[in-house]
Amino acid sequence: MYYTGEMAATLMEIARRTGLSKSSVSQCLRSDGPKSHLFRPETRERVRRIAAELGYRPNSAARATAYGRTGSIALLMSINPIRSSLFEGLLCGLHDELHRNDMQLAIARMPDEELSDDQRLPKILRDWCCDGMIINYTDAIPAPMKAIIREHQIPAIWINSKQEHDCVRPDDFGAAQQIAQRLIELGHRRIAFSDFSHGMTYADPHYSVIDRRGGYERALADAGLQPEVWASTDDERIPGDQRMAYATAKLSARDRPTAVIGYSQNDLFPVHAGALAAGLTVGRDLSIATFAPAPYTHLGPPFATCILPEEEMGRSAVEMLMQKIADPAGLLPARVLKMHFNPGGTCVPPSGDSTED
Amino acid sequence: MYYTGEMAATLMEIARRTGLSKSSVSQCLRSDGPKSHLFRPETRERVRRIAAELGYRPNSAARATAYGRTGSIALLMSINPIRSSLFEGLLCGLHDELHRNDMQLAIARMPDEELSDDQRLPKILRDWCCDGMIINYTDAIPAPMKAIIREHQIPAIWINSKQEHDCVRPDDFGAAQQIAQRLIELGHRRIAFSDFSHGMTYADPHYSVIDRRGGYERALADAGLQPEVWASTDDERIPGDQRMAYATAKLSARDRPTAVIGYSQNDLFPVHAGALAAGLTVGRDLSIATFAPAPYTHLGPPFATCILPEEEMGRSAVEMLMQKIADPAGLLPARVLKMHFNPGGTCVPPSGDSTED
DNA sequence: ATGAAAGCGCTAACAA
DNA sequence: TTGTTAGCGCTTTCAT
Repeated sequence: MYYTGEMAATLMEIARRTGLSKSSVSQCLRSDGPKSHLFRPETRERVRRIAAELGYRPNSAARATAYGRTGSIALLMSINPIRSSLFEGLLCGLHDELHRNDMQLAIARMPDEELSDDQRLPKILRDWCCDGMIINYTDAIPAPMKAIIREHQIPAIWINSKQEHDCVRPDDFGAAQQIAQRLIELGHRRIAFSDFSHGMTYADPHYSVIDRRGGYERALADAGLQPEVWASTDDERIPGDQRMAYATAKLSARDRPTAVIGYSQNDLFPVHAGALAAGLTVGRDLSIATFAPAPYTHLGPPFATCILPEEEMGRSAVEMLMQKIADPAGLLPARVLKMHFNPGGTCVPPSGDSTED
Repeated sequence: MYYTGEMAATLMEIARRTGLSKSSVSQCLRSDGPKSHLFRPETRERVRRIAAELGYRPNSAARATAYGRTGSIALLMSINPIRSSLFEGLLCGLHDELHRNDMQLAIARMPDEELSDDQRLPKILRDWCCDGMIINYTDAIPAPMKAIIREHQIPAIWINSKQEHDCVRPDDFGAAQQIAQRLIELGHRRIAFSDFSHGMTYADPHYSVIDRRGGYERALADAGLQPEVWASTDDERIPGDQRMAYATAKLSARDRPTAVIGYSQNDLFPVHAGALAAGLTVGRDLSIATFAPAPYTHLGPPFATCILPEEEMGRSAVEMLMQKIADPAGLLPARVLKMHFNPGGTCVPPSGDSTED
C-alpha cells in the first residue's frame, strides 16, 4: 500500500507520539488552519519536530476527500501539435500563480477520436479530480468535452482563444496593427506580410492567423497603402523548400517591399535567407518584425518582435479560475492582453536604394 | 463544497436509487473490479444507466484514500529554461503510456531558491500526492529534492540525464558519431562542429553538450581527420549577432569545411545564413546536419537530422516507473535510446570546388 | 488550549 | 449474486 515496508507516518502516529489528539495535531501542522493560532507555540513546535522526525507527508487525497477540494487544476490541450514555443512561458505563469495558491497543475491532452467513446474519456473528464480547468483548445473543440464541462458546471477558463467570457488571450490584432504603424512611421511604404504556414489553406485557423493579418491590413488601409501578403492559398501552395526562393524573388523585384512582417519567426527565416540571396542586409536594407515569446537573437541583430505575454496569460488564467472556483456561476469578462513591442535591431527606416513612392 | 447547488452524485445516491448497496454499485461501475463480473449484466446495465442519468463522476480523491494509490505521476522540472522543443514529443509519449494505465500527469517546476526553505517546498514534494515521479533535472539537481525522494523512497525515473539506474536518455554520443561517419563516408574531409550556445562556457553543461561533441571527435579521430569546433570558449565568446559573420568567415576560407554538424538547429541557422553570404548553397556546396525532434523544413531542403526519440523516452519512462511503483526497491538498468538519422536534403558529397585533401 | 466524534466518498474482506 | 462492516487519513464541529 505504501512505498516502504514501514507504513508512512500519519496524523494518528504523530498524535500517539506527542500525546495529543489527531485533530490537535492536524491544526498545529497547518499555519492556515482556523484554530492553529490557539495552540501554544511550544506545542506547535513539538508537533512540527515529531512530524519532521517521522518524515510526515500529509496525504493529500485524504485531505481532498474531507475538505472537498483537490487543490489542483488541469490544463486541457489537444493532442494535435500545439505551438510548443507558446508553452514554456505559459507554464511559468501558471506555475507562479498556482504556487501562490498552493495548488498543483495536471496536464491532460485529448485525442479527438477517443472523445466519442464514453468509455475512453480521459480520466480528467471522467473522474472528479480537479477543482477547475484551463482550456487551451483553440479550435475544433471536442463536443463531449464542452458538454461535460457544462453539465457538471466545472469551473473553466479558456486561453488563447476568442470567447466572450471566462477567457484570456493576447491582442493579436492590436499587436499587428502596432508593428505596421511603427514601420509606416519609419517611412516604409511597401510592407509585406508573410504567413507561409497558414495562409488561407485552413478552413478554421487559429484566431491569430486572422487577426495578425487583419491588424496589418487595417494599419496599411488607414495609411492608404497597398497590402502585400505572402501566403499559401488554395491555388498556390508554398511548401517549405520553396519559401526561400519565393522570398528571394519578391525581394529582388524593383518594387520590392522594404519591410516584412512575419506571422511567426518561422515565417521570417526564409525571408532572412531570401534577403541574403537577394543581396540585402536585414536591419539595413530590409526591416523585419514578428510575434514571439522572445526576440530571436541567433541571426544577426535581434528580430523586432511583439512579445507574446505568455506568462501574464498563465497568471491571469489562474487568477480568473480562482474567482470562478469561488463563484462558479459568475461570468468573467474576457481579458485581452496587450503585447509589448521590442524593436530589436531589424526595424530601421527604408534605405535609399529602394524605390520610394 | 461542490460546484453546484445540488450535491454531486455519489455512490450512496446511486445505491439509493437502484436499491443496491454502495459496494455493489462500486463493483458494477468498474469493469476492472475484482468482483464486477459476478453481477448480472442487467444489474450492471441498470447501475450504469442511473449513474449516467445522475451525471456521476467518481471522486478520485476518495478512491485514492481508500485504495492507497493516487493514480497520478508527476513530471519534475527545473524552473530554469528547458529546451521547450524537447517538450512536445515528450509530453505525447508520457501521455500515451499514462493513458494506457489510466493515470494522470502532474507537472511541477522547481525554482532552486525555494528548495532551501522547507516551508516553501512545492506541494508535490511536501505532500503525498502522486505514485511516482519522472525527473527532468539534467544538472544542478537541488539537494533537498534528492533527499526527499530518497528518504521517502518515492519511485522515480530520471530522464534526459546520465544516471546508472532508473534512467532513460537518448544516445547522443552514438548519434553524433553516426552523423560524422556518414559525412566521412560521403567523402568529406573537413567537417566542423558548431556549438555557439554552450561551448566551454558552462561549468556543468548538459551531458549532450559533451557527448555530441565527443561522438563527433571520436568519429573524426577514428578516420584520422582533424576536428574543427566552432564554439564559444572562455577566451572567445560568440554572441548571437556575430555568429553569422563568424560562419561566413570560416566558410569563405580556402580550406573551408565542406560539412558542418550543429549541436542544435539554432546552431545551424547562422551557418546556413553564413553559407549564403559566402556564396555557398546548402545541400550542394555545403552539407549540414544536426539533432532535433524533427527536421527543419522551412529553409530549403529539410535539414539532415538525428531524430531525438522524445516520445519513446516518455513512454519508456512511464513504463519503467510502473515497474518501479510495483517494486520500489528494484534497480532498473538505464535505457539508452538509439536515434534515427534522417538524411533530409542537406547531406551530400563534397562538391568539386572545395579543397580535397 | 485540547479532545471526542462524526463524516467525506470510496474500497475490500468477509458474510450471507 | 448481493449486503454488511470496517476501514483509508484527514477536517470540522462541538464539547470541555
